[in-house]
Amino acid sequence: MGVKERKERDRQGMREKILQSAHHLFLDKGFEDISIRNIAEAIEYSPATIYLYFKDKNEIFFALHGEAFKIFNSYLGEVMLIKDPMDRLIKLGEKYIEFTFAHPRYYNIMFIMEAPMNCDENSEDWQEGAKAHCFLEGVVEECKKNGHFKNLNTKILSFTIWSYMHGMCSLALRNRMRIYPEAERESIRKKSFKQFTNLLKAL
Amino acid sequence: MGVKERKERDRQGMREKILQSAHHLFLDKGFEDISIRNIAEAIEYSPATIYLYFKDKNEIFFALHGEAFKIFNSYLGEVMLIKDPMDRLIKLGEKYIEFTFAHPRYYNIMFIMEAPMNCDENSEDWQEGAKAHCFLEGVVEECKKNGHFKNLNTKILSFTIWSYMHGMCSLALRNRMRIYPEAERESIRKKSFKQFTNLLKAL
DNA sequence: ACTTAAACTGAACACTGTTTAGTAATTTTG
DNA sequence: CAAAATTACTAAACAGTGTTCAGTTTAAGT
Repeated sequence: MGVKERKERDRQGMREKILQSAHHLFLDKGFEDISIRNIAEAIEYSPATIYLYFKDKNEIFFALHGEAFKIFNSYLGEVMLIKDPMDRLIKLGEKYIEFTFAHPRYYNIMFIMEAPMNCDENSEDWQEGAKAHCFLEGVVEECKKNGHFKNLNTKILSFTIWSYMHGMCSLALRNRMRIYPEAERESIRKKSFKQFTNLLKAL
Repeated sequence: MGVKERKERDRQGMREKILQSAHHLFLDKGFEDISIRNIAEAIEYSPATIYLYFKDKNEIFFALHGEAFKIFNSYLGEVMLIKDPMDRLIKLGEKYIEFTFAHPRYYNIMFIMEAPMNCDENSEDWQEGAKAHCFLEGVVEECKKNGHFKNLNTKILSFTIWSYMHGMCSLALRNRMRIYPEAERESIRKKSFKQFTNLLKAL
């Protein structure tokens, strides 16, 4: 291994170290409540060092973005086992919901947060996200092949489905279901999802 | 007018002054980019004074919440003119979209932001929001009376519709439509909305 | 005129992200 | 090997943040 390669590896190693620490802190404190100084302290370096490996705070958390999608995609394994496309689509929805409430912080950086998104459009970190979206379109396409969704465009319908799923989940996460009594909220979401999937089945 | 009443009026006057200034700054700088010091400077008082009238920064922006809903509700006037309930429902959706992109900052505090929401559950400021939600349920109910949405629960369906609308709008606002080429994004949303309303009409 | 109460503020506290000038350690070169 | 050059790192500062509190100014009541 040449000198240049080793240097690059060390550099990546340090980035990894920072990221790991940031990730850890992020999970039990959220984005806004961790500082560069926190991260620096955790890895026992000075705050200034972090700026040698990352442009700014956003770049650090944008990197977590990819991590979040990897975990999300790991939820899809179970979905892929299901043979019937329509059942698979519904399972995908169920897993989406499960992921949302199991990892609200991840959901936050993936789909809600404004901050770390002002990044390179053509970044590699988006590939993991694109993969998830491709998966949805693939399942919808297969449903079509099975006789569902006649005269409905795959891409558009996929976006419609995603919109519904995201809307429901983010309204819940961001506490916008106050109009409904606390005790009813979950049941409303469940019934709504059931209603939505029943509609899809009938298409 | 007694002394107590005048004092109360002065107090409200000062709150109004702070709110107005905050509102103004909020509209052209966003939430995170204004400070208590900014607001104080604008009304030519010391930052400490603001804390005599508001508990904290969140309380100030929570107050804007009500304002945002008032503006939203003003969009509903045009909707109410439409006789046919189904057409009215669709118009409501169109107006929702129009509002979202005309006032992204308002949409933000109303439906997305986390920060100013940690407030009193039973606050009066929620009434304006509840009104908007009632309006939706009312229109859906009327659709039912007109023979639509057979065997679908009004409350659940209303939530389903809202979820879709919010999902689509917030994905757009929070820049989560990157998977689609920039030039196509708006058309995808339009087509999706058309698709969604067509589905509703057929129910 | 004196007291009481209300309104307001300067200055501080404990933070924040970020930059820069300078130090310490390590390599490369003569 | 020693000198020079490069790299890795950091202390300290900058310019801000939300928030608190002791203390002052202003106004009202007696």
